[in-house]
Amino acid sequence: MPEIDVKDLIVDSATKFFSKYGFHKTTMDEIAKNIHKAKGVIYYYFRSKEELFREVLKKELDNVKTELSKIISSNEDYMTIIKQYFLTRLKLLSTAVNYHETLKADFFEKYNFVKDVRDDFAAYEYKQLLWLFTKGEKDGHLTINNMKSTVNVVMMLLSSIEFPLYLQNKYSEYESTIDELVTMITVSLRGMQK
Amino acid sequence: MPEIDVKDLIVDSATKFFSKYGFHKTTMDEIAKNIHKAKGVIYYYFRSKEELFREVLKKELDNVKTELSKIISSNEDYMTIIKQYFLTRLKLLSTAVNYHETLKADFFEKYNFVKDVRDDFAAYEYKQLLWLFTKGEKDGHLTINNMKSTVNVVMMLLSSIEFPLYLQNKYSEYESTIDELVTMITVSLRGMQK
DNA sequence: TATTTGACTATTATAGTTTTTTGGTCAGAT
DNA sequence: ATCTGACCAAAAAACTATAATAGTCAAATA
Repeated sequence: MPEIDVKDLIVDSATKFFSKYGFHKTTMDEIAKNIHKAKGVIYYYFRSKEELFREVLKKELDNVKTELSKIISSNEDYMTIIKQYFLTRLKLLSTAVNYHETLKADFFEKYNFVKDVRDDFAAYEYKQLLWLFTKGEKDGHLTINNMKSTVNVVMMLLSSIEFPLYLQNKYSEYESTIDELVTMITVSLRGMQK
Repeated sequence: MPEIDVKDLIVDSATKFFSKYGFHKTTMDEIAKNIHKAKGVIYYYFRSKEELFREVLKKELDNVKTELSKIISSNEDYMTIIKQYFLTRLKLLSTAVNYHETLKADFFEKYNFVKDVRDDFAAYEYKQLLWLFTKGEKDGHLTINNMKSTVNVVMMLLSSIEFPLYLQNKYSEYESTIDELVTMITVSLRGMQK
């Protein structure tokens, strides 16, 4: 019975290398060597390199989910929460480099093995936004006529700006514009009507 | 003294092949052969393959500019014009495949030789939106506190959704969502205030 | 029993070489 | 002024040889 879980050690080591060199340039051997183990032991805990990468990505996104959930359940006033949600969402994902890699991969090979993890994050976000907007309308902060399509639009928007922000590294360049954008979104949520 | 301008013939032929096969897979020889000319003649009218491609791209974008200008100067009511501008902008560019190629290239080599053409289009759009929004505010249709940053946000938005729409071919999938998005933008332009 | 090792293999990626294609030139023809 | 096609240097593609790596597994360890 080991003191520290070897599986965690592996994931940490993998995170280090995947983050620095990416999926393809990282070798299973260096991940193992880094924690003074033989390569074989990784396969005792993970079926494949792809599954290991998926685990790393999952942790990355789970971290974002955790932070976003904190914001949503905080007791700030409603409009602050909703603004903070967007800003934090964009900021935290800007450091999720393995997530960026899967985004970039959409243009070439496609990392199909991470589809479920990404779908899970999208499902999480859909749920949160749906709840947030529904609450906002009930409490009179927002005016939304079609709830589901509004959530879809916002999600399309969020995923669209990921390309310039994360793949073209315009996050810092756009930082002030992001703030404007978020303001714009909240304004339109507040004022939407037939 | 030729009946039809050979330069135009070349551009048309080039458009045909660039649109079908892209910049790299198109050869100067097939462009020339297609109009029963020798390759050399292209170099009488154009300095290089890159310049020829730039011409093709320019025509593609000039066409969009023309259509957008028509909309702006039409005598529909203001909110119709502004909605129509966005929808048409996104729709027309969805068929501009050579433009798509330059977008995609941003992730690899970069087609630096088309920078000026793209900058020109961006400058055109900035000018149009600035004029449109300024007019909209003067006539009481819009409420905008920072004109320039509003134009910048809208432009960031437009260029961001180009990635999923044109590079991941989600235009048809997103068509209804685009409509919602445009509505959302107009709502926020109408209702923006400190 | 649960975990770890490292030699082993089949596959894939990389480096190096040769061959082919292609962008661009130009002297001469129309 | 416009066009041709042979020509060249450079780049791309095809091909081969070599090295690196993902994944396996029988045996060792604890």
